[in-house]
Amino acid sequence: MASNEQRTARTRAALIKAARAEFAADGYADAATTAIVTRAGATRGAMYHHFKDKLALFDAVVEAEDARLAALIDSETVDMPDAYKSLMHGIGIYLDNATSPATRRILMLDGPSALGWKRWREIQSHNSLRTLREGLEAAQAQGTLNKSLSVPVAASLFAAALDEAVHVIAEAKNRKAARDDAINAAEAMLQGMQA
Amino acid sequence: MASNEQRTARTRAALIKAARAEFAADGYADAATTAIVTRAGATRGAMYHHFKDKLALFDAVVEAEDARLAALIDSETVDMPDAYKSLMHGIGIYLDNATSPATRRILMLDGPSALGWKRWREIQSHNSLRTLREGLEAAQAQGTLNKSLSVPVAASLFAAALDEAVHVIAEAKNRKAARDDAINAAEAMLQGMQA
DNA sequence: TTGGAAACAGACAGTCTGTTTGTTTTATCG
DNA sequence: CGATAAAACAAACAGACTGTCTGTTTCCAA
Repeated sequence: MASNEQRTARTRAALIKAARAEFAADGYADAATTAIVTRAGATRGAMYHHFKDKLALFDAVVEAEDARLAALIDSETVDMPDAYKSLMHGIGIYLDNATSPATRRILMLDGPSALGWKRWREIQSHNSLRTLREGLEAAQAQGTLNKSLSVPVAASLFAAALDEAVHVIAEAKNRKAARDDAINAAEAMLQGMQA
Repeated sequence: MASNEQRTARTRAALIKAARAEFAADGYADAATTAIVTRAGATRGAMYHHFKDKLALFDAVVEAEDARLAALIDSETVDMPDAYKSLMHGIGIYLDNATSPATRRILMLDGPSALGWKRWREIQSHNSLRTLREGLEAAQAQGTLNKSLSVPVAASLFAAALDEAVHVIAEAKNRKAARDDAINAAEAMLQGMQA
């Protein structure tokens, strides 16, 4: 009926989707593989056939989640010629779309802890962090960023500040006010990095 | 022989010290309570008498670790009248003393994931983050920090950037160069927040 | 000194992960 | 087309770990 390729694609997708929900609800450590496969309509046997272990499944979830954010930012800033404006716009997109409990829990809390900082940064480096790095590179090319700064390092530090902003906003009583405060602080930091 | 108070203090201290070592070596999730109590020369029964569960023990370890860093920063910046210089000095102290594998793993990777961002920030808010917040408040009072910025928010974002800097430095091939890059980026961010 | 509480010790039940063995479905080749 | 191999899936199993529960020892207060 269905080719092996199709079967694999379907099963993997179902597992990743179900895993995302369970990891978001209970956190990586407390999400049981039985709950994941039940939600996916699969079995633990199938899961361990497609993924080396629970961590490999989590890795795939993190990658998908960060790719989603990166694609969103890319699509929203694709035709903005002004690097600085594009950066600030991308930052707003990020803050507004990473604040969901699922994204916070999976990408920012459990990601570094479960995968290790190195692997976690590697994933981001191809996705959401890449968009920021490219933005800073463009700004440097346009002369609106200090040439003596190391862009990879500055991007990493700034990205961490944005992740923190996501937490601050998400936990704030007044989200709008917190968002304004965070944007102000982030923009101040960015201006400090200007030439 | 020993009073209950003394017994409790000794046992708790031994457990926290041993737990720090095991949590640092294997991470929170993979550190077995049996290994912790064995290292501490105690039993699981004693551990569960003094701590509600494994997480409560981890909470105590995180608190002790962050208090250690805060005390160090306080002692090194206590008699510096210039707020800005004091801030930069404190940042250097932090970067040089949080880079150890144990501190990185416990405080920065497993802390937020295991305790939750809220509780984790609460602990830091009384310790290492407090030193930074006080530094920024002093700078604002001396007029070297933009009055329109929310100090708590700015402190949080900047602290996250510093934590990221710790990871970047720790994983870099050339630590000295990475430290310079990080300090440059951090100082640029700080200058952007000046009035 | 004696009853009670705090500190400690060890056994036990329940849960979860990763492996292993077995079955079904798809692919390949004569 | 038929048979054999390989991939996909299923379920049972062993090992490990956490939190609880029961029992024992040490300290404190009356």
